[in-house]
Amino acid sequence: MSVTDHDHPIDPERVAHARSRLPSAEDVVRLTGLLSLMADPVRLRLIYALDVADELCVGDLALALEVSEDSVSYALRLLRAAGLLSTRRDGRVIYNRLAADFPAPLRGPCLRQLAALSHTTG
Amino acid sequence: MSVTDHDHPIDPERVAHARSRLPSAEDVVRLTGLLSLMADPVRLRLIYALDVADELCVGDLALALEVSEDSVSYALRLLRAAGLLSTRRDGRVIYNRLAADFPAPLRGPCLRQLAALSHTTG
DNA sequence: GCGTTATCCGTGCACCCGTACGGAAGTGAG
DNA sequence: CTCACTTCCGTACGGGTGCACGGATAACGC
Repeated sequence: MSVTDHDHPIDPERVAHARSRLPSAEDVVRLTGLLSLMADPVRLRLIYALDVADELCVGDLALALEVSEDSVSYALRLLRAAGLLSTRRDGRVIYNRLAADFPAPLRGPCLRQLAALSHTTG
Repeated sequence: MSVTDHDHPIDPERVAHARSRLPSAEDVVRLTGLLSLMADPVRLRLIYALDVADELCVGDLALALEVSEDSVSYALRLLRAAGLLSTRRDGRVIYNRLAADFPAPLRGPCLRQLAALSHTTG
């Protein structure tokens, strides 16, 4: 191996404790998936916008976020695939809004609080 | 242009409202940075482990997470660069723990709650 | 001082992801 | 029925990111 193998743990007790309380692989996949979805400027601001405006179509979203419609369309595609959005069709316009079961800790206000934390305490 | 330019907004009022309540570019950068950091299996589980065990060294962390030491070292490097960790040296062993100002909404328990939400309500 | 252990850092490679482009489907108006 | 409009989808390209490898640093014991 390239790196020393560290055969004997330094704190076996803590290692075992930490390992036993680690989340399941399934939860990790779910969480990283969700966080990856939020860790993008377009998608993050899109969530904010929908949280404020209830529902918006692709074109108006592009105007509000000041990005291309393609970018918004792609963002909506991913969020929809994750089941985070619900769509309503009115004629040729498709309105998007946050799904009813959208995780509350990921809604705009909570994230705003997080943003405040990261430059108030840090 | 390749895509219709959508010159006239369909809901100008909502667009303006959403745009005015959008977070600043600065906050978006900060938030996406933080979320990107969390959106990785190794780093996410590393946060969990440190939240549970208070402090651990690289080798023990690798044992607990069942990944290579290089992977842990790289994860620690990024988290440390973001100011999310504090280190304590005891002889040749360097113990890592979550920084005192580590954002509470990103600590283990809150994330666990988030994981629960995403398959309880969803 | 010397060897071993634990860890860090710089580099190169492969993979994933976001973006832009072109075409196509569905809807409403005349 | 034809045209204009809104939106979606498939594809190709560029950039960023995680990971593996090697060397280097610092500390303990003899």
